[in-house]
Amino acid sequence: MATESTTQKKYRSPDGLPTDICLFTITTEPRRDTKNKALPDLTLKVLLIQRDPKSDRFPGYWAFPGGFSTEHETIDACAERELREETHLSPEAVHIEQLRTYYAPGRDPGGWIPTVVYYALVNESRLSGFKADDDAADARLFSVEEAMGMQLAFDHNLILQDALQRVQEKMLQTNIAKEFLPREFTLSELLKVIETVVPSFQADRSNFGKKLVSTQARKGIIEIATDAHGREKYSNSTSQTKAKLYRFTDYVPPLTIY
Amino acid sequence: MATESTTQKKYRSPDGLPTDICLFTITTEPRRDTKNKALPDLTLKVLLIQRDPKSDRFPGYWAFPGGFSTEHETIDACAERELREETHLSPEAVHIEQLRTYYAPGRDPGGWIPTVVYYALVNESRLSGFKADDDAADARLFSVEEAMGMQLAFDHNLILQDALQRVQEKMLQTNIAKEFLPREFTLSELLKVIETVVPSFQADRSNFGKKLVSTQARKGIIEIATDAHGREKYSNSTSQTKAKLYRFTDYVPPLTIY
DNA sequence: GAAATAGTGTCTCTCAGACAGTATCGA
DNA sequence: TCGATACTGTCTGAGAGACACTATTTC
Repeated sequence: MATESTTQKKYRSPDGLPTDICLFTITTEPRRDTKNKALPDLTLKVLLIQRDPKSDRFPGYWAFPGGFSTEHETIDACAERELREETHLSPEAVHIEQLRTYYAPGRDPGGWIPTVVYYALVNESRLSGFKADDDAADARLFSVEEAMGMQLAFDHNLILQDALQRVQEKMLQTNIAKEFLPREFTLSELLKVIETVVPSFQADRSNFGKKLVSTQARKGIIEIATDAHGREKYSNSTSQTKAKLYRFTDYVPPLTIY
Repeated sequence: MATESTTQKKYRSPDGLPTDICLFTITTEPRRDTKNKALPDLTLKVLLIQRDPKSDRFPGYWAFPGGFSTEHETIDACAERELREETHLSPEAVHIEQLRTYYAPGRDPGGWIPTVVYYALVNESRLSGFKADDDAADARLFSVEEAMGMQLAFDHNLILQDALQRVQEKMLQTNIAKEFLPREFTLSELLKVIETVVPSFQADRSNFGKKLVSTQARKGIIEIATDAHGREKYSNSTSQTKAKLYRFTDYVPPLTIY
């Protein structure tokens, strides 16, 4: 590239460089199999937008939100801008990270259009405004399971797979679970979130608590929530029994196979 | 994007979409502090190319190899092609993965030119041909330490930092150490490679062996190398004592903080 | 014999995972 | 009282990390 790039004009250029955003959230639904106070059912969902039925490319198909980047913004800023435009969410409320860039001949019949894909995680509660606004519109949350069974526009099925896999990895290896939880949460809520994103993750609830709170290697990932007077805080909103509240710290332990 | 992309023509397009490749290798040098047979000194190196002194952008600066992608290849294929062109390495001999895409206004004075960056890992022995070819040319291996102290072209200092961090993560969490080792290696060699890439990783050699070979969670990452008759293989090329040879399997244990 | 590495053995403290059992509170 | 969750306790086998020790080969 060192030399070629000075003579760039002889190269054709892409017809645009959009960002697409794979936004995940977890929705809660009261359990239907019991009338007692109980942990709600959680579902991992992904935001899709229905394309214009009059479009010449994938009309009426569902696709990730996104849009073209410009010369005057960083590629990250473009993704944040698109996210804001589609969901009215401020970037501080959302965890957004670049996944990777996709291009293969023919991925977009409209021409040479790669896409820089981001994944975003957001708490259901922050989406409430958006949902009210656009309830009848062309934007909807689908369960990931359902979305994977649909035929999405472009190569978005492949992208969804990759994004899900990345989120599952990150869920187990970092503290991004906090993006799906209130600032203070119970251990059962945390465990439910993890299991919702990574169904294969199974843990004994009582050992889970001990491990996370008192184990040498993990100590400090979460801490007990306290009020202004230093007293421990409790919640009984998701169970009949009051449960200790915890919050995440910034500490993430190093992981190694060696 | 769903609707906008049908009207793409009103958007300006990037002036090109190159890939850049951050290629790492580990070079070995016999130790100078001893005359006995001993483990060689290892250094993590990165391949840089000196830009044309007559270029109008960063003339004479050192930069990652790379080049413009075309409409008719996947973005991964472009990276592999560039790697091959610059190093005469076949893609099978190299581990190459996409890092991420960079763009910020002004990153390339030549216009709106984002870059899709890949990192690559290759065994020193595979590079020997390349080194003979281009010894006096504008391509050189620099120690990562040295490269980080240089002023590189474009935003390549930032990219190098990100790439190094990614490689360090992957070194500890996956079996990419195998890219820097012969197919069969001793435990001391493996440990040396890990320490070279991640200097903060320190392990007791004798516990390291036990852990990796016999521990439940790690069993199966490496296996004892055997010859055609099923006999264990030994090497004494890096020490006076003969040492058991091992090889990596495809197994990588799952990692989680929970 | 000294240097350099390979590999074994041992000891202690910690931990993972299984499971039993008690507590709390609402319907 | 039953249902659902919270939390504590106990037990066992496995593991991590420190360190001493022996073996092997070359200079």
